[in-house]
Amino acid sequence: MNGFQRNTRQRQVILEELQRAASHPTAVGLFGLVRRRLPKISLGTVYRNLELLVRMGAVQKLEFDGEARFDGNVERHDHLRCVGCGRVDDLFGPPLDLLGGESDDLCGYEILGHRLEFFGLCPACRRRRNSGGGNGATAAPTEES
Amino acid sequence: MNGFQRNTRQRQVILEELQRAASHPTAVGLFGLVRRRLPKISLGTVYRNLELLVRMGAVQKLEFDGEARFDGNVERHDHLRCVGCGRVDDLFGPPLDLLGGESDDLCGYEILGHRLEFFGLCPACRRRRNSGGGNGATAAPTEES
DNA sequence: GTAAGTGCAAATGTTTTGCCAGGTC
DNA sequence: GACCTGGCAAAACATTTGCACTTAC
Repeated sequence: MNGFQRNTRQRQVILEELQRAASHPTAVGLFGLVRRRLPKISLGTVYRNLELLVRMGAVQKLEFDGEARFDGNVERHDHLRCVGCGRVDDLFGPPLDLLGGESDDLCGYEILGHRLEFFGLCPACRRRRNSGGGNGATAAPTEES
Repeated sequence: MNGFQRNTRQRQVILEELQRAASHPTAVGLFGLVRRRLPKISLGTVYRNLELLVRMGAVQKLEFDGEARFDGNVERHDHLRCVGCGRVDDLFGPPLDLLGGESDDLCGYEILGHRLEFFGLCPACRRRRNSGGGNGATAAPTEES
Protein backbone atom coordinates (compact mmCIF):
# COMPACT_ATOMS: atom_id res chain seq x y z
CA MET A 1 0.00 0.00 0.00
CA ASN A 2 2.33 2.80 -0.98
CA GLY A 3 1.52 3.89 -4.49
CA PHE A 4 5.07 4.49 -5.63
CA GLN A 5 6.95 2.07 -7.76
CA ARG A 6 10.26 2.02 -9.46
CA ASN A 7 10.69 2.39 -13.13
CA THR A 8 12.34 -0.84 -14.13
CA ARG A 9 13.47 -1.82 -17.56
CA GLN A 10 11.30 -4.91 -17.43
CA ARG A 11 8.13 -2.95 -16.78
CA GLN A 12 9.05 -0.48 -19.47
CA VAL A 13 9.60 -3.16 -22.10
CA ILE A 14 6.45 -5.03 -21.11
CA LEU A 15 4.39 -1.90 -21.58
CA GLU A 16 6.07 -1.01 -24.86
CA GLU A 17 5.58 -4.44 -26.35
CA LEU A 18 1.99 -4.56 -25.24
CA GLN A 19 1.23 -1.19 -26.77
CA ARG A 20 2.96 -2.16 -29.97
CA ALA A 21 1.19 -5.50 -30.34
CA ALA A 22 -1.84 -5.27 -32.59
CA SER A 23 -3.20 -8.51 -31.20
CA HIS A 24 -4.33 -8.75 -27.61
CA PRO A 25 -1.70 -11.11 -26.25
CA THR A 26 -2.07 -13.39 -23.30
CA ALA A 27 0.46 -13.14 -20.50
CA VAL A 28 2.37 -16.06 -21.98
CA GLY A 29 2.27 -14.56 -25.47
CA LEU A 30 3.52 -11.26 -24.19
CA PHE A 31 6.22 -13.11 -22.29
CA GLY A 32 7.42 -14.43 -25.64
CA LEU A 33 7.46 -10.96 -27.17
CA VAL A 34 9.28 -9.41 -24.25
CA ARG A 35 11.81 -12.20 -24.04
CA ARG A 36 13.13 -11.28 -27.45
CA ARG A 37 14.44 -8.09 -25.87
CA LEU A 38 15.05 -9.31 -22.34
CA PRO A 39 16.01 -12.97 -22.64
CA LYS A 40 16.35 -13.49 -18.90
CA ILE A 41 12.94 -12.17 -17.89
CA SER A 42 10.70 -14.62 -16.13
CA LEU A 43 7.02 -15.30 -16.59
CA GLY A 44 6.30 -14.41 -12.99
CA THR A 45 7.66 -10.94 -13.59
CA VAL A 46 5.38 -10.51 -16.57
CA TYR A 47 2.36 -11.48 -14.52
CA ARG A 48 3.37 -9.27 -11.63
CA ASN A 49 3.92 -6.26 -13.85
CA LEU A 50 0.75 -6.77 -15.81
CA GLU A 51 -1.22 -6.77 -12.58
CA LEU A 52 0.54 -3.60 -11.54
CA LEU A 53 -0.03 -1.90 -14.88
CA VAL A 54 -3.69 -2.78 -14.71
CA ARG A 55 -3.95 -1.26 -11.25
CA MET A 56 -2.13 1.84 -12.52
CA GLY A 57 -4.64 2.07 -15.33
CA ALA A 58 -1.96 1.83 -18.00
CA VAL A 59 -3.33 -1.33 -19.57
CA GLN A 60 -6.64 -3.11 -19.69
CA LYS A 61 -7.24 -6.71 -18.74
CA LEU A 62 -9.63 -8.59 -20.95
CA GLU A 63 -10.75 -12.16 -20.74
CA PHE A 64 -11.56 -14.42 -23.61
CA ASP A 65 -12.11 -18.09 -23.57
CA GLY A 66 -10.75 -18.77 -20.16
CA GLU A 67 -7.48 -16.94 -20.47
CA ALA A 68 -6.61 -13.37 -19.63
CA ARG A 69 -5.63 -11.11 -22.48
CA PHE A 70 -4.18 -7.66 -22.22
CA ASP A 71 -4.80 -4.51 -24.18
CA GLY A 72 -2.35 -1.63 -24.25
CA ASN A 73 -5.11 0.68 -25.39
CA VAL A 74 -6.95 2.17 -22.43
CA GLU A 75 -9.42 4.19 -24.46
CA ARG A 76 -12.94 2.98 -24.03
CA HIS A 77 -13.65 0.49 -26.78
CA ASP A 78 -15.18 -2.89 -27.42
CA HIS A 79 -13.94 -6.07 -29.03
CA LEU A 80 -14.57 -8.45 -31.86
CA ARG A 81 -13.47 -12.03 -31.33
CA CYS A 82 -13.19 -14.64 -34.04
CA VAL A 83 -14.48 -18.01 -32.92
CA GLY A 84 -12.56 -19.61 -35.75
CA CYS A 85 -9.00 -18.57 -34.98
CA GLY A 86 -9.23 -16.79 -31.66
CA ARG A 87 -8.14 -13.46 -33.03
CA VAL A 88 -9.37 -10.37 -31.20
CA ASP A 89 -9.86 -7.00 -32.88
CA ASP A 90 -10.69 -3.61 -31.49
CA LEU A 91 -13.98 -1.92 -32.17
CA PHE A 92 -14.18 1.81 -31.65
CA GLY A 93 -17.19 4.02 -31.81
CA PRO A 94 -20.61 3.65 -30.22
CA PRO A 95 -21.75 0.06 -30.41
CA LEU A 96 -25.33 0.99 -29.69
CA ASP A 97 -26.40 1.03 -33.31
CA LEU A 98 -24.62 -2.23 -33.87
CA LEU A 99 -26.32 -3.88 -30.95
CA GLY A 100 -29.70 -2.71 -32.18
CA GLY A 101 -29.59 -4.12 -35.67
CA GLU A 102 -26.93 -6.68 -34.87
CA SER A 103 -25.67 -6.03 -38.34
CA ASP A 104 -24.37 -9.19 -39.88
CA ASP A 105 -21.22 -7.60 -41.10
CA LEU A 106 -19.01 -5.61 -38.80
CA CYS A 107 -15.45 -4.77 -39.81
CA GLY A 108 -15.62 -7.71 -42.18
CA TYR A 109 -16.64 -10.07 -39.42
CA GLU A 110 -19.67 -12.26 -39.76
CA ILE A 111 -21.30 -11.59 -36.42
CA LEU A 112 -22.75 -14.54 -34.57
CA GLY A 113 -23.62 -12.94 -31.27
CA HIS A 114 -22.43 -10.78 -28.46
CA ARG A 115 -21.91 -10.70 -24.75
CA LEU A 116 -22.66 -7.74 -22.53
CA GLU A 117 -21.68 -7.52 -18.92
CA PHE A 118 -22.07 -4.68 -16.47
CA PHE A 119 -19.98 -4.54 -13.37
CA GLY A 120 -20.34 -2.57 -10.21
CA LEU A 121 -21.37 -2.93 -6.58
CA CYS A 122 -24.39 -5.00 -5.62
CA PRO A 123 -26.89 -3.68 -3.08
CA ALA A 124 -25.36 -5.68 -0.24
CA CYS A 125 -21.85 -4.45 -0.96
CA ARG A 126 -23.05 -0.86 -1.25
CA ARG A 127 -24.60 -1.11 2.19
CA ARG A 128 -21.53 -2.79 3.56
CA ARG A 129 -19.38 0.00 2.23
CA ASN A 130 -21.59 2.82 3.46
CA SER A 131 -22.16 1.49 6.94
CA GLY A 132 -18.80 1.98 8.63
CA GLY A 133 -17.14 -1.33 7.94
CA GLY A 134 -14.11 -0.07 6.11
CA ASN A 135 -13.90 -3.51 4.63
CA GLY A 136 -14.29 -2.66 1.01
CA ALA A 137 -13.25 -5.10 -1.59
CA THR A 138 -12.68 -8.32 0.24
CA ALA A 139 -16.09 -9.33 1.39
CA ALA A 140 -16.91 -12.98 1.62
CA PRO A 141 -18.14 -14.13 -1.79
CA THR A 142 -21.86 -14.76 -1.92
CA GLU A 143 -21.68 -18.15 -3.49
CA GLU A 144 -24.47 -20.61 -4.17
CA SER A 145 -26.77 -21.01 -1.22
CA MET B 1 -19.16 -37.62 -33.00
CA ASN B 2 -22.57 -39.20 -32.77
CA GLY B 3 -25.04 -36.59 -31.66
CA PHE B 4 -27.11 -38.88 -29.49
CA GLN B 5 -26.44 -39.40 -25.87
CA ARG B 6 -28.07 -41.32 -23.12
CA ASN B 7 -30.16 -39.68 -20.52
CA THR B 8 -28.31 -40.40 -17.34
CA ARG B 9 -29.33 -39.49 -13.84
CA GLN B 10 -26.15 -37.50 -13.35
CA ARG B 11 -26.79 -35.32 -16.37
CA GLN B 12 -30.38 -34.82 -15.29
CA VAL B 13 -29.44 -33.75 -11.77
CA ILE B 14 -26.70 -31.46 -13.02
CA LEU B 15 -29.15 -29.70 -15.31
CA GLU B 16 -31.84 -29.49 -12.62
CA GLU B 17 -29.51 -28.04 -10.03
CA LEU B 18 -28.12 -25.56 -12.49
CA GLN B 19 -31.56 -24.39 -13.51
CA ARG B 20 -32.62 -24.11 -9.89
CA ALA B 21 -29.55 -22.17 -8.77
CA ALA B 22 -30.19 -18.45 -8.76
CA SER B 23 -26.48 -17.78 -8.71
CA HIS B 24 -24.32 -18.65 -11.67
CA PRO B 25 -22.24 -21.40 -10.17
CA THR B 26 -18.80 -22.41 -11.24
CA ALA B 27 -18.21 -26.03 -12.12
CA VAL B 28 -16.84 -26.64 -8.65
CA GLY B 29 -19.78 -24.87 -7.01
CA LEU B 30 -22.23 -26.87 -9.04
CA PHE B 31 -20.30 -29.99 -8.12
CA GLY B 32 -21.06 -29.18 -4.49
CA LEU B 33 -24.75 -28.70 -5.18
CA VAL B 34 -25.07 -31.89 -7.17
CA ARG B 35 -23.13 -33.91 -4.65
CA ARG B 36 -25.84 -33.32 -2.08
CA ARG B 37 -28.07 -35.50 -4.21
CA LEU B 38 -25.47 -37.77 -5.78
CA PRO B 39 -22.72 -38.14 -3.19
CA LYS B 40 -20.59 -40.34 -5.39
CA ILE B 41 -20.46 -38.09 -8.44
CA SER B 42 -17.02 -36.86 -9.49
CA LEU B 43 -15.90 -33.45 -10.60
CA GLY B 44 -14.80 -34.81 -13.95
CA THR B 45 -18.33 -35.93 -14.66
CA VAL B 46 -19.65 -32.48 -13.90
CA TYR B 47 -17.21 -30.93 -16.32
CA ARG B 48 -17.94 -33.49 -19.02
CA ASN B 49 -21.67 -33.02 -18.72
CA LEU B 50 -21.49 -29.27 -18.60
CA GLU B 51 -19.52 -29.27 -21.82
CA LEU B 52 -22.10 -31.58 -23.34
CA LEU B 53 -25.02 -29.50 -22.16
CA VAL B 54 -23.40 -26.41 -23.60
CA ARG B 55 -23.01 -28.12 -26.96
CA MET B 56 -26.62 -29.25 -26.79
CA GLY B 57 -27.63 -25.67 -26.15
CA ALA B 58 -29.26 -26.52 -22.83
CA VAL B 59 -27.06 -24.28 -20.77
CA GLN B 60 -24.90 -21.25 -21.33
CA LYS B 61 -21.25 -20.94 -20.46
CA LEU B 62 -20.19 -17.62 -19.07
CA GLU B 63 -16.86 -16.47 -17.88
CA PHE B 64 -16.10 -14.09 -15.09
CA ASP B 65 -12.83 -13.34 -13.49
CA GLY B 66 -10.93 -16.22 -14.99
CA GLU B 67 -13.29 -19.00 -14.07
CA ALA B 68 -16.10 -20.48 -16.07
CA ARG B 69 -19.61 -20.03 -14.75
CA PHE B 70 -22.73 -21.67 -16.01
CA ASP B 71 -26.22 -20.37 -16.55
CA GLY B 72 -29.24 -22.65 -16.80
CA ASN B 73 -31.19 -19.90 -18.50
CA VAL B 74 -30.67 -19.98 -22.26
CA GLU B 75 -32.84 -16.98 -23.05
CA ARG B 76 -30.85 -14.10 -24.39
CA HIS B 77 -29.92 -11.90 -21.48
CA ASP B 78 -27.03 -9.96 -20.02
CA HIS B 79 -25.31 -9.94 -16.67
CA LEU B 80 -24.49 -7.76 -13.72
CA ARG B 81 -21.41 -8.65 -11.76
CA CYS B 82 -20.48 -7.31 -8.36
CA VAL B 83 -16.81 -6.47 -8.07
CA GLY B 84 -17.14 -6.56 -4.31
CA CYS B 85 -18.36 -10.08 -3.68
CA GLY B 86 -18.29 -11.71 -7.11
CA ARG B 87 -22.03 -12.25 -7.26
CA VAL B 88 -23.57 -12.38 -10.74
CA ASP B 89 -27.16 -11.40 -11.47
CA ASP B 90 -29.25 -11.68 -14.60
CA LEU B 91 -30.37 -8.67 -16.54
CA PHE B 92 -33.25 -9.08 -18.91
CA GLY B 93 -34.66 -6.59 -21.34
CA PRO B 94 -32.93 -4.46 -23.93
CA PRO B 95 -29.71 -3.08 -22.52
CA LEU B 96 -29.49 -0.47 -25.22
CA ASP B 97 -31.05 2.27 -23.16
CA LEU B 98 -28.86 1.32 -20.25
CA LEU B 99 -25.74 1.45 -22.33
CA GLY B 100 -26.63 4.86 -23.62
CA GLY B 101 -27.11 6.67 -20.34
CA GLU B 102 -25.03 4.22 -18.34
CA SER B 103 -27.49 4.84 -15.56
CA ASP B 104 -25.75 4.79 -12.24
CA ASP B 105 -28.30 2.57 -10.66
CA LEU B 106 -29.35 -0.70 -12.25
CA CYS B 107 -31.25 -3.28 -10.25
CA GLY B 108 -29.82 -1.71 -7.14
CA TYR B 109 -26.27 -2.01 -8.42
CA GLU B 110 -23.98 0.94 -8.52
CA ILE B 111 -22.66 0.60 -12.05
CA LEU B 112 -18.98 1.18 -12.56
CA GLY B 113 -18.62 0.10 -16.16
CA HIS B 114 -19.38 -2.51 -18.73
CA ARG B 115 -17.78 -4.83 -21.21
CA LEU B 116 -19.13 -5.58 -24.65
CA GLU B 117 -17.79 -8.26 -26.89
CA PHE B 118 -18.99 -9.40 -30.28
CA PHE B 119 -18.05 -12.78 -31.58
CA GLY B 120 -18.17 -14.23 -35.04
CA LEU B 121 -15.93 -15.11 -37.95
CA CYS B 122 -13.11 -12.85 -39.00
CA PRO B 123 -12.57 -12.07 -42.70
CA ALA B 124 -9.79 -14.64 -43.02
CA CYS B 125 -11.86 -17.41 -41.48
CA ARG B 126 -14.84 -16.54 -43.65
CA ARG B 127 -12.69 -16.87 -46.75
CA ARG B 128 -11.17 -20.06 -45.43
CA ARG B 129 -14.62 -21.51 -44.87
CA ASN B 130 -16.00 -20.46 -48.24
CA SER B 131 -13.07 -21.59 -50.34
CA GLY B 132 -13.19 -25.37 -50.23
CA GLY B 133 -11.01 -26.04 -47.24
CA GLY B 134 -13.42 -27.92 -45.08
CA ASN B 135 -11.18 -27.08 -42.17
CA GLY B 136 -13.50 -24.91 -40.21
CA ALA B 137 -12.89 -24.40 -36.57
CA THR B 138 -9.33 -25.43 -35.97
CA ALA B 139 -7.33 -22.92 -37.90
CA ALA B 140 -3.98 -21.87 -36.56
CA PRO B 141 -4.50 -19.06 -34.08
CA THR B 142 -3.37 -15.72 -35.37
CA GLU B 143 -1.22 -14.88 -32.42
CA GLU B 144 1.04 -11.90 -31.96
CA SER B 145 3.00 -11.10 -35.05
C1' DG C 1 21.69 1.76 2.09
C1' DT C 2 17.18 0.11 1.51
C1' DA C 3 13.00 -1.43 -0.04
C1' DA C 4 10.87 -2.52 -4.43
C1' DG C 5 11.55 -5.62 -7.96
C1' DT C 6 13.50 -9.76 -10.33
C1' DG C 7 14.41 -14.70 -11.37
C1' DC C 8 13.56 -19.12 -10.28
C1' DA C 9 10.95 -22.85 -8.81
C1' DA C 10 7.46 -24.72 -6.30
C1' DA C 11 2.62 -24.29 -5.22
C1' DT C 12 -2.23 -23.45 -6.43
C1' DG C 13 -6.53 -23.73 -8.72
C1' DT C 14 -9.16 -24.92 -12.65
C1' DT C 15 -10.16 -27.84 -16.36
C1' DT C 16 -9.06 -31.97 -19.20
C1' DT C 17 -8.02 -36.80 -20.01
C1' DG C 18 -6.89 -41.92 -19.83
C1' DC C 19 -8.51 -45.98 -18.18
C1' DC C 20 -11.46 -49.43 -16.53
C1' DA C 21 -15.78 -50.68 -14.40
C1' DG C 22 -20.73 -50.18 -14.68
C1' DG C 23 -25.18 -48.93 -16.56
C1' DT C 24 -28.35 -48.25 -20.64
C1' DC C 25 -30.39 -49.52 -24.73
C1' DG D 1 -23.52 -57.54 -25.66
C1' DA D 2 -22.08 -53.09 -27.56
C1' DC D 3 -21.17 -48.80 -26.39
C1' DC D 4 -21.97 -44.59 -24.01
C1' DT D 5 -20.77 -42.92 -19.22
C1' DG D 6 -19.16 -42.37 -14.71
C1' DG D 7 -15.59 -42.50 -11.10
C1' DC D 8 -11.02 -41.89 -10.04
C1' DA D 9 -6.59 -40.16 -10.36
C1' DA D 10 -3.07 -38.16 -13.04
C1' DA D 11 -2.01 -34.60 -16.38
C1' DA D 12 -2.18 -30.21 -18.48
C1' DC D 13 -2.64 -25.40 -18.18
C1' DA D 14 -2.83 -20.69 -16.46
C1' DT D 15 -1.63 -18.04 -12.65
C1' DT D 16 0.33 -17.00 -8.02
C1' DT D 17 3.72 -17.01 -4.43
C1' DG D 18 7.98 -17.71 -1.31
C1' DC D 19 12.65 -16.70 -1.18
C1' DA D 20 17.25 -15.05 -1.93
C1' DC D 21 19.57 -11.97 -4.90
C1' DT D 22 19.56 -7.32 -7.67
C1' DT D 23 18.86 -2.82 -8.59
C1' DA D 24 16.61 1.75 -8.93
C1' DC D 25 16.27 5.51 -6.16
